[in-house]
Amino acid sequence: MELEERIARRQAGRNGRRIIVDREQLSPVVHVRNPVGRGPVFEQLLDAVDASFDGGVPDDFIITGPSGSGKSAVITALFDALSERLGQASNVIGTTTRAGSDLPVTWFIHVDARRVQSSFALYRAMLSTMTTESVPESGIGTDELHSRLYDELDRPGRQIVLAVDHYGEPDALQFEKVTELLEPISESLTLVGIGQQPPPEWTGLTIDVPIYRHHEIVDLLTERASSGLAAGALDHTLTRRLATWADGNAHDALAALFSAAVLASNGGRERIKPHHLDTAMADVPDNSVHVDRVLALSATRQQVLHDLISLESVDNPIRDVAADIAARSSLTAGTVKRFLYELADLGVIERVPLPSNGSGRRPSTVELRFPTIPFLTLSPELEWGP
DNA sequence: GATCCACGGGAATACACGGATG
DNA sequence: CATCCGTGTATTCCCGTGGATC
Repeated sequence: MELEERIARRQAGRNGRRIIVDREQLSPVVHVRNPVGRGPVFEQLLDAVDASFDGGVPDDFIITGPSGSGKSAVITALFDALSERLGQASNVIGTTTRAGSDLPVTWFIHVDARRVQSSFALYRAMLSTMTTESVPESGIGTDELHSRLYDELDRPGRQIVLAVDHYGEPDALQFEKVTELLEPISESLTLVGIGQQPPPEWTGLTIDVPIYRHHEIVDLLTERASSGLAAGALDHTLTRRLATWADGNAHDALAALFSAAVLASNGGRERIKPHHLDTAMADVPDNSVHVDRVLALSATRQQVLHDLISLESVDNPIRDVAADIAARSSLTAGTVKRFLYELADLGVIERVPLPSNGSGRRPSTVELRFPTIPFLTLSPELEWGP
């Protein structure tokens, strides 16, 4: 960050009396350019893609690590940097080449398996990165997209390093599926999988990202707070408390920091108070689902979750919960009920058995498995009042 | 007109319980 | 006593439809 920018932010923080200066810098679903404390991992990653520096095709490899260890942050930062150095951008700048020229190119493409779930979507995502012209969202067949992809690659010196992020999650595109879909171009392709576990029967290179240590989480929080919050809004004691609570999980730490800032802001405060932090941490469940997974759901599912959060009555059977939600939306109770089962299947909410109510199969209710404050704040559908 | 894919209703199936049956 | 059966409910699965895009 430039010095002028830092000064401007501090000034804004004072003048506007706003605690949140830059929401993007604070958001748990946004990755910053330089992840803290990941030097050794970057070295391993650079070794793995070393062949690219000579115009070669590196072997496939995968990146594993527990939730909140910064896998996505690392790959995002790496690919951004590599694209600038070796990717199309640097080759095109300063030349008058148009798309379709024969210059050697290595594309570093990052696809999010949470949002890219079909073969059509995969080809489209890849082509969108590779070409300057826009790629149709529909109206053409999957085969057509596939041959366009093939054509782009079918020139000397052209190759792709494709990162498939979050491949192991339910409802996400599977790594094996990507391998299968891209088999015809595997000669020019390096696949990089990012997930919590290696794909079944994986024997290739695996780079493991360890969880953050306590002081790294402190650094990470301090860094985010310094660029996202007004000066002095978060004191160091609270930062340390938050880091201890997060126990190495950067997602949980950032989700709670974000929530605490939102609460303080909504309360008209200029500093985060201990009770803001308490509420924020309580809003993040144990083994929380990543907020971004929830934000990747379709609009109707998110709407149902909005309504579910706003229901006061808890511990009602799913049938009743569905009826309550249906009453405030245009969906029928049957459909809402199906959505709830579906969301439970994805792990976004959890079914909890209820005591038997007489005859028939035992009912269950549902509990939220993700931080609601970041979801309500970041979901495009609705605004969250103070 | 072709294509993708989200939507949404409802059919099919699984399960829990109590009472009947041998 | 063990097993079967009927009933009511919970849960899963399927597939036609239509909006959006080209």
